[in-house]
Amino acid sequence: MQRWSKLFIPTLREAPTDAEVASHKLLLRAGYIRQLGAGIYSYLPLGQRAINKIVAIVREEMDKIGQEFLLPTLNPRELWEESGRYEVMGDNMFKLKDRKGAELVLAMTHEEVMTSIARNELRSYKQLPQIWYQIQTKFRDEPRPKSGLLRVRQFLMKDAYSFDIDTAGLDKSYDLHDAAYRAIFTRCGLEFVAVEADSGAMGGSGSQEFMVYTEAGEDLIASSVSGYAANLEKATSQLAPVEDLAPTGDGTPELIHTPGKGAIADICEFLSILPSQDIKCVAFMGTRSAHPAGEPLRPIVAFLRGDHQVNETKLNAIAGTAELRPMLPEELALYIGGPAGYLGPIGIEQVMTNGSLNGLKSGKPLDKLKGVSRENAGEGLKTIVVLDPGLAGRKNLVAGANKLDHHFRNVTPERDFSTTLTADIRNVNEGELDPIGGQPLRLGKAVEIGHIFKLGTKYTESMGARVLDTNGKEVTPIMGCYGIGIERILTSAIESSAAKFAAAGNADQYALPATIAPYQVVVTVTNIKEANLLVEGEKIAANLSDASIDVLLDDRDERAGVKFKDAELIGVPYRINIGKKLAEGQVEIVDRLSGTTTDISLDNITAHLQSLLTTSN
RNA sequence: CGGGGCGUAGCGCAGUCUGGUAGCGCACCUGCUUCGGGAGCAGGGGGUCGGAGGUUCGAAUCCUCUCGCCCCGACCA
Repeated sequence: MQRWSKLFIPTLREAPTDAEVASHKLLLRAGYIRQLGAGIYSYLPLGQRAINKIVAIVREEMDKIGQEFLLPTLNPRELWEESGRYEVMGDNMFKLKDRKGAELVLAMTHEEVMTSIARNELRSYKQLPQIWYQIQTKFRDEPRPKSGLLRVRQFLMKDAYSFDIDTAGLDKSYDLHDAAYRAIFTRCGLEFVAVEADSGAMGGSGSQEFMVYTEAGEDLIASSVSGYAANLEKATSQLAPVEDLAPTGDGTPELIHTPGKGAIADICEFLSILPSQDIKCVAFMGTRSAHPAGEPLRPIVAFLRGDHQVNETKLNAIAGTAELRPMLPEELALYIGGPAGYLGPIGIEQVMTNGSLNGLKSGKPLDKLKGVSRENAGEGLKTIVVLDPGLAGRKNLVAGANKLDHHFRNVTPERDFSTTLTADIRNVNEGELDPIGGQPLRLGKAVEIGHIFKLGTKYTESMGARVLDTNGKEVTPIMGCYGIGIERILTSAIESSAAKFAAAGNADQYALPATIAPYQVVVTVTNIKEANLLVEGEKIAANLSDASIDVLLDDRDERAGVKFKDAELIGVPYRINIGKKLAEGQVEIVDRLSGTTTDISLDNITAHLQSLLTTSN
């Protein structure tokens, strides 16, 4: 049991103006944290207690599958040069020199250190598999720290690394982490989704991000109850069938006069058609990744359903480009042949072939690619034309005619125009059905709380870790890496809770799950000047404490209102009010998660609270 | 790194345009009253006005430089 009167819990009535997101404001107001610099925070006692509870849960679950290490943050520069990441990380890594002038870095993550231990110590398949983890401070010189504890330059991470003799072993280590992570986040009271992530160019065969929906998040994800979840850059959906228009005239493209109907909404109203029966044209100039100076911009034209939006990340991936900007009017005229508002697929000359596109994506120099130069123009390139699958197989669509104030009817893809390729380049929309279970998609911002990743041999290979297999042959162990952002568990719990309170009309309120709250219950003595209230409060708190419940006794000489507000501010999920009803042998138990208040007789308090704590976990 | 904003008491702010020697609310200390939803009254303590330089008889205020923080974007192993 701890007494509030003896503790340092500096709550604030108002949040500093610098705080924008809910968790940042509330963490400051509740006296959990204080800011020391951009992306640098001190944890005050309350914050440290919550962090410790989270760490304890993480440790307990991780100890079931692995072994805990503690690795140095101070790393020699050479170690990072061995893996090639000294260059790759660039300015994101803090760098310093010691008194002799030797160069050191502050570790952003620990693949290098773990791999160096592995290569020095692991010799045989008999020593595998290994799962090694640690819970430790990471340093990253973020270009823009923000949102309180959500993006910082120094933070706690649980990072784990697995070493296996083969991919079957890696699969098993990965699955163990998947299960452990689900157990950890569930115990922390988070509603999370596991998103299939891009395993990237590392040759990895699997990667999942664990996400919590919150407006403060930096990623956009789509998920459904059937278990489908994906980043918006990857998400797809089933499209409900669209009825095509009947052909007019002889069924071939028919030019119609549509003065002043450049916008999709206008043309749809004018012709009494649906946006899904119209072809939207979006035109970009793209630059390649590793863009050589002076390389010309690449024209990219996307066609998709009138009611769909382009996802530029998807389009970049398809086109082999890194950045897009809208085409200028003269570029529209050159590459498509029409004015904005009346752009369409018919009449585009110099469409790039799919084969050249592959060369482009693989990074071949332009002069090695066939058919990419536009001969007549002398400058500029063939146009990449991408058709979204939402238009594939459709017919009799309406499209711009590349002529001011004119459209075509009866436009049928592939029959009437050719494309470089057909590829998914659109954003999914809220409520569309997911591709695996056909359930409605939920779209929203989310924060990443964990990531598991089949890493492969990137580090064991480059840093020379080798073991002997059953045949006495030297092989390279296969690694997995697995991270959890400790503070993000706390912040996302607060964000989620605050959002629920806000939705119910209560601003600036939250309650933490009992498993990670700094205390499980606050015993509020409404008036310590009434001796019997204080005595009974102390007794109740002692009993709860004896029952292994983490209890904070509010024995301060403050008015009841102040104590209620403070107890709510610090996010403790349960409160016991010792007040007037004591005369009738009763106290109130306030359950902030459910918003209910119950009168309980003195001899039932501990049992009642225990049942609340059990069911809420 | 590009764009925008802000630095005045622990927190929230006014004062800056138009120079005259710093103020309000909350918090804090003392006393009295009050005592179940951030109390009332009275008295009190606390500020190199982010920093440096300059203009001026005089600078929180005007000028120059600089540091820091926040937001949007870029970036994010």
